[in-house]
Amino acid sequence: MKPTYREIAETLRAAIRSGAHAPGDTLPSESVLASQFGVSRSLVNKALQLLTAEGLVRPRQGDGTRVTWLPPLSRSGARYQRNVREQGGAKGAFDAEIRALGLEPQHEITVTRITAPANIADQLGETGAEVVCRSRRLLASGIPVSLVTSYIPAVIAAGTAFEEPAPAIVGGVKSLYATLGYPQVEAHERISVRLPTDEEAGKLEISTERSVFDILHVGCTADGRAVEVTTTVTPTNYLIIESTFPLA
Amino acid sequence: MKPTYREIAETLRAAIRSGAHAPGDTLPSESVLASQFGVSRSLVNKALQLLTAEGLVRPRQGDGTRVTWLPPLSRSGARYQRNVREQGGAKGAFDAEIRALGLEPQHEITVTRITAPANIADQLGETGAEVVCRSRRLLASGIPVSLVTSYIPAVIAAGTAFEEPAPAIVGGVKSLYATLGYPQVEAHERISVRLPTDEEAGKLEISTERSVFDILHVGCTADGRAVEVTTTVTPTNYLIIESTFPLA
DNA sequence: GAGTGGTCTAGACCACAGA
DNA sequence: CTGTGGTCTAGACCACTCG
Repeated sequence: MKPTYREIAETLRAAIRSGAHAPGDTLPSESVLASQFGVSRSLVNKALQLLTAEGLVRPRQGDGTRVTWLPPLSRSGARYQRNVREQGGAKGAFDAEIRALGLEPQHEITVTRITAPANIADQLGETGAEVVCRSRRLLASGIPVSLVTSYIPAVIAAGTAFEEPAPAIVGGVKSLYATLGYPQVEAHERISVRLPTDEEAGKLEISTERSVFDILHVGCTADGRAVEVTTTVTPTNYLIIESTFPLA
Repeated sequence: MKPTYREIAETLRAAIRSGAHAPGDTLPSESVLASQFGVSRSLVNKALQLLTAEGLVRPRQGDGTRVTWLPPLSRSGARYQRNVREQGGAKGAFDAEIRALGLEPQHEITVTRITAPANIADQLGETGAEVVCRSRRLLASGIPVSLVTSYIPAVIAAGTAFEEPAPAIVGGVKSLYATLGYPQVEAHERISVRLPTDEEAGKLEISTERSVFDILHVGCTADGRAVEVTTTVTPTNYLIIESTFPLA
């Protein structure tokens, strides 16, 4: 026999998936649910923590517990490359994806100039180097879905469109690199899953128990020099990664 | 101020990472920890649940709570392809990876013949088709790290080495396909993260709260026919996925 | 049998949001 | 102010593993 809090979680999960509790709805309060299920409030709280970690629901102190549900996006390696050329970086692909789901894409961008943090400097092969840091927060109808941060060596980015806080770069990131004399020919990616930092959890408005993808993308020129490092942090349930590749 | 249970989790996490509690050690019991930290046992239990979900620790009823920690493996797209040719499927790459960490690789394999489940049949493009199902459980020094299941259409696999319950296929999976007249030239992969089913959690000996990678690999011949579907289920903290690809 | 973790309760106090 | 979720306690009973 399954523990009660798991049964309760399943009942609520089913109610949400079936649409009985639609996205945006506020669930009955924990006290009410407790009496409905005939259990203590602690148990209901434990059940709701499961749903929170799954991203089905978002409780807020003082306010109630709201249903927050988003179908997963997809990130195709092949499509990614194509869109990068056609539009302004990941923005184009993201917009299309979100719109296809009937949601409204939004962007926030901040551009700063900093010395590269250790892990980024490692990838760029230049410790202590100055970089332009383009930090974007992508939202779908007000729900934060992704934190994308690009690091570009200042010697490349200084005085270019990379330093403009525009949501997209006209003509595309890759072509701007080419124009500046640094055409990218190869990319390296490292995908891991971890728990978010408190800062990331705050910006993504998720529970610290909800795991996130941490995708590191490094773009290199023909001589093997890394000229672009981009990290993407996304709650795991918002993303499915797809790719197609030839077998040698 | 952080909640107490989070502080406790951090203290224990640090103690584990520093080696004060080495892998294999049994932690002090919850009652002992409770009195050490001056809190109720419920709180210690909650703190340990965090570490359990992270995979740092594995509690067992009746027995104590043991430290189970494994550094992440890596799964490189490029290396994967090379090893597939040189050795017997993922086995070779897995063995090398595990041995490099000073651990002992182990394998369990069961081969059955079934009608393809719906999602697999979708990929193979043949509903109701009979398939040979090679189901492997990979362990590192007794710790289950991966469930790998391959589905091969029975019309291809019947009477071949695919039906042998050997841990590896001599000469490699890909070359056997080529020998049988189905050379694979392209692969499609879909990576998602989800919570394990109860069955998977059991086989992997993990908490049902610990998220897993679900990797779907489809191998196709030149005419676009899918001839191999392999699913890999691995706790997220055991795996880092790396790949290198050219930019068009 | 003794000790472990798993579950659950009843109640408490707090921080917070909204009317 | 009221009601919400967040945290925490003290204690209970159970299922389990081990000697």
